[in-house]
Amino acid sequence: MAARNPRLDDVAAMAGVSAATVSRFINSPEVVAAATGARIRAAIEATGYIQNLAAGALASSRSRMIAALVPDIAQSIFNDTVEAMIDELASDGNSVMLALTGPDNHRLAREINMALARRVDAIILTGIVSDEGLRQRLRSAGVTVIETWGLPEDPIDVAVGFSHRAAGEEMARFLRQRGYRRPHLVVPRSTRSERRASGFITRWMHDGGPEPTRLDVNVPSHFGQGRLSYRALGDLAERPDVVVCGSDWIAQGLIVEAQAAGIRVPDQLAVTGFGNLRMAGDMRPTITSVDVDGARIAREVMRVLRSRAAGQEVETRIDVGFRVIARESA
Amino acid sequence: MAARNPRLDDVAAMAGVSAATVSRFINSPEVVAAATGARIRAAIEATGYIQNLAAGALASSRSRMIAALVPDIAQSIFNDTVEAMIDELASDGNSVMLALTGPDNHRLAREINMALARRVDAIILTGIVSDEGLRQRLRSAGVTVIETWGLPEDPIDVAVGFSHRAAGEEMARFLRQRGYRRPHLVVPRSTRSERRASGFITRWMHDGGPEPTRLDVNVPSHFGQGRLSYRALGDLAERPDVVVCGSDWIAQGLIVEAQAAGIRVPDQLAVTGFGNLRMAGDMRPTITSVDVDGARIAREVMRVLRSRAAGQEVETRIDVGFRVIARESA
DNA sequence: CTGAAAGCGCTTACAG
DNA sequence: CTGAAAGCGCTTACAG
Repeated sequence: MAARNPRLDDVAAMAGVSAATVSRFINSPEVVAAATGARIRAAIEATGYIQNLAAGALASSRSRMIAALVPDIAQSIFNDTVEAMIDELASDGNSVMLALTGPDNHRLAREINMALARRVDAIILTGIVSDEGLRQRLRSAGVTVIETWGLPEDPIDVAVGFSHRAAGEEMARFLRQRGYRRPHLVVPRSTRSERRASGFITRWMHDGGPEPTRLDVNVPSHFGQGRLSYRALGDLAERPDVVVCGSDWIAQGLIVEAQAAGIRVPDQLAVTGFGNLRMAGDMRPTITSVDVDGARIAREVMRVLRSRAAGQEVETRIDVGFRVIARESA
Repeated sequence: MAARNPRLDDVAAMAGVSAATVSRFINSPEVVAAATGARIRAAIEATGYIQNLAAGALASSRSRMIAALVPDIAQSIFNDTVEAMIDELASDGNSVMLALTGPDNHRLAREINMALARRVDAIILTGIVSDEGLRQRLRSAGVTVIETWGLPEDPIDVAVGFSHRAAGEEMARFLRQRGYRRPHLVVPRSTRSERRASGFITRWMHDGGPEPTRLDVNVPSHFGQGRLSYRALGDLAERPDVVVCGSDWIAQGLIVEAQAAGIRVPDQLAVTGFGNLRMAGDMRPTITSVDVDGARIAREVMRVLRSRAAGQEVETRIDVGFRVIARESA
């Protein structure tokens, strides 16, 4: 508060060099002579200089900031991916601006504008951008835009994810193979869950199964919804033999409620989740789920970012796949 | 990509005013004449102008960026608070830089330096800064620093939280009153959990109880640890009648494992958690926990930020308290 | 390997 | 209510 913060000039004066050289030393130490570097280092130490990245960003038009836009973090299935991304980005010297777009993405436009105004180097999306105007705005903004988790036909820029439809289909195949007959779907109201449900239903009926019953639930999905979803089973004309849940949280809550009602899982009722959260492997019974390699998504995102920074071409659709993890619950 | 982005100048030229006036219109529309404002608005529209907040930050030395430093987000007890904070901050036009400091806070120094280099308007901490050098660095940096969740005697700047020791004491009082005799503590290896444990033990023994047994577990704590913690009970000389868990996740895992072993909760073994996550009220049995009003913390943080921005004095220690929530599990 | 100088795109007293 | 001008603190061709 007292005196103003030291600037590059102050360091330069003390080290007996120009500001340009101090700047070079900070950003690419290898280009300045060792002896000069040592003097500069000492001057930085002595003055307590802290570089001003805001000024640097303006001068270089590279902010070293990445915006990550997610629907929520409270109980989000994306958290592992976001955490891995923030970790990787930080180790590259980038900062992450985290913005929450809300369950129905109603703040998406606002947060995209904010990210653009901050001149971030890249925008990473986990929600789906369905608004064509927004997609266009992002395309023409000249920033790297990475859509994750989903894998649209025509990405805004780059997409890293997997086909939700295929994941739904695969689960249908898996359950049919295990001999289940009457699946019931608990579907969070999000575009991606809807795609998985749709893939499941198409495949299931194509293979000769009866049309699955379904219950739609609000997002973000959580444990309590699983309990409610179990109770709602009582309203069905026929009891399902397996409940396909749109998230592991829902599956866990449903299992707990079933057990409290004296129902054995999976003997009397099988359950599957989605996301393969750590908890899924720890639950009693362990939960059959669909694994998405969040860390891999984070790594691929980093690869894209680095390639772009190096001016290289990048693929525009990167499929990281998914895997059904068979466990005890189904 | 094609032509350069439009600048304030371009808008000004088109609207037939100076750049200063456009700047004023954007930042405080009420000071420019209505007719002028309308022309400017049209010009912004026509040029597709997006203000450059990085340049604005440099010129005004106000970044409108807040750094939030948390240990992790994957399964963090802070998530609700962080989410509430990000929501409130965004609606004030601020952006949030989220940094992860790691379980043992080993990246804290790096992330503090990064935040300082970005010239954020405030740094919000959820981890405890024990390093005296870092505390000093933060004090002299001239930014608003808000420590949350804890309530240190001598805050770096401002603290919004509650006494963890008092929370531990309160839980001891609560359980004694309920007639429990042999508590066992499951303690995450974090400064704050340790304080709660210490408060519990002191109070419990002061009231004439036997020294509680304890198990220390790594952070971040999660469901699986609860299961392991249950199994570790077998190693104790005497079986506890209540397990006091350092987080709701641990409590949930412990309950599930106990039930799978045929133990009834709370009849044969009582369990308490901490944090009062939404799930705690939904679990079977519902989990007795300690509620911390994360949304309130977020609001108080905002209040401090706004007061500071307005140049007003602020309290340096804001106690938001906590409440033991008695439910079925203990 | 290093320096002088222009420029990044805004904001803000100051003056009118 | 509006404008001219200085300045925020860096980076980066350009030149040597």
